[in-house]
Amino acid sequence: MDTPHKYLQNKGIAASSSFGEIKSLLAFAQPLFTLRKKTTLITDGEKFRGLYFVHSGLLKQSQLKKSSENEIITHFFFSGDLIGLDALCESHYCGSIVSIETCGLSLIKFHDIEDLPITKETHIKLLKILSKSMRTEHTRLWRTLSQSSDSRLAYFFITMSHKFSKQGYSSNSFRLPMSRQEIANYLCMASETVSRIVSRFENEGLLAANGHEYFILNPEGLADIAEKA
Amino acid sequence: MDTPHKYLQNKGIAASSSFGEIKSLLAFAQPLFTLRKKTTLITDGEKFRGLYFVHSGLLKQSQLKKSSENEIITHFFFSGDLIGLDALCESHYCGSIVSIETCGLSLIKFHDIEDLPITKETHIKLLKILSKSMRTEHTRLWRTLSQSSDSRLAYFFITMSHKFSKQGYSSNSFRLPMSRQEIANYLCMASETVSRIVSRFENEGLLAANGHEYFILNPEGLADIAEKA
DNA sequence: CGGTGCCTTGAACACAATCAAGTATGGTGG
DNA sequence: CCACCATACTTGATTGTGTTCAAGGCACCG
Repeated sequence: MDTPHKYLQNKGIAASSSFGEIKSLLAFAQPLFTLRKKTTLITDGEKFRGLYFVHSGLLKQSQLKKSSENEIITHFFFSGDLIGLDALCESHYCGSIVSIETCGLSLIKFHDIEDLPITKETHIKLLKILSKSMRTEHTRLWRTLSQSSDSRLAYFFITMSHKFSKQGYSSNSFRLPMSRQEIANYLCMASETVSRIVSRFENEGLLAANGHEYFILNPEGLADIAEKA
Repeated sequence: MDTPHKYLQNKGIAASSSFGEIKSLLAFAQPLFTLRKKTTLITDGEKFRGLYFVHSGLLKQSQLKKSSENEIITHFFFSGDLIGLDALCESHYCGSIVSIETCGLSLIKFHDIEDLPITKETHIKLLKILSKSMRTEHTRLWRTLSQSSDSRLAYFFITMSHKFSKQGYSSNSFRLPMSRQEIANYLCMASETVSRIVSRFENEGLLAANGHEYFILNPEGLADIAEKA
């Protein structure tokens, strides 16, 4: 299939990895460059030209919904993530990728994975990362599909918390550069719903939010909500 | 709404293929055996012992929801499908697999894909089937997530229609052995909703249903509903 | 100050789940 | 073959969650 004109056709597999896992790949990366906030890196259906490694910043991958200006955000790319893994086996990127804040990126340029003089081990590692990412994303979709809004949002905060924790930052106090609207689009709900639930979570003493700064006050409480419907 | 588990963790990637694609694998298949209807083939978490090829019949892969006897059906396996691809990279099956009607199956027995003396081409073909299945399933999840019940069900019938058509059967008249409840569980909705929508589709002249027999009367009309939100 | 964009909050609505009968259907034993 | 029961399906009424529509607040920036 060529271009995903049927807008739900190629969904953009969430594809992230840790720095350690792909350092052999990074040897082929071109120099770091800066992408200003709200700038398009990749437009939907563009020809594959390589993977991007995110050194810093945050980007979103999204699909436009037909018949509405609403977007579906299929993935956020944090620093340490690889962009474009979902296009590896295809010849085109899927979904547009836009920076949310200023980003530092480097391109690992190639048109076919065969072109890279990497070892078989790296190749396999890449496939495993891809496979794992697909599973992770699959799990996320199932959660989003079958849980209440409360659970989804609670799970979102827990996931973010884990993410920062794994990178050595505080797991209970972090900044999320994306807007409420973008969180909503990621979780398939209305931004008003996100607002309301965040307010409720605050009243219940689960977390505190100040603009884009979030403080998790009761991780166990959040986990409970994330696990129950 | 009730609760999915933490073992919504490994979701069972939908994994099907066409006969032609895997005939080299089938050389390793053990003799065909029969599984009576409503019989468990695989229980959740069981150790991987190989792939099953479905010669005839229909099976479902499902996860049990915590705190309710409701199941989430993650996949239907029709004749021609391979069961267990989602466990290939793991050591355990995920989700239980139960026959819906009497099935003819054969086991392609192995514990590790390396054990099979298959060619590299077959190996790659297998990976591609897996990758494609994951994508297909991913698309399905997105659709289920972001579309109305009407669209989901319309899309379901269209998918079934395509499936039968590809196998050389009529695309507009077919029998679906699964119950309304099972269709509902597959599409993440209540069985009453399935009933109501089928009735409505019948009133609108889109299809006719008689028990498990379905006749698609207006494919374009169904496609319209499937495509709009 | 007066924008503009983002967020919050309220009210009304809609869709689908749940609860509750009631109606076919199919299998079993007499 | 029929009577019976269990199960599946349909249909209606009610409820609840989350969306949509609408208005107001707050902060950042000229």
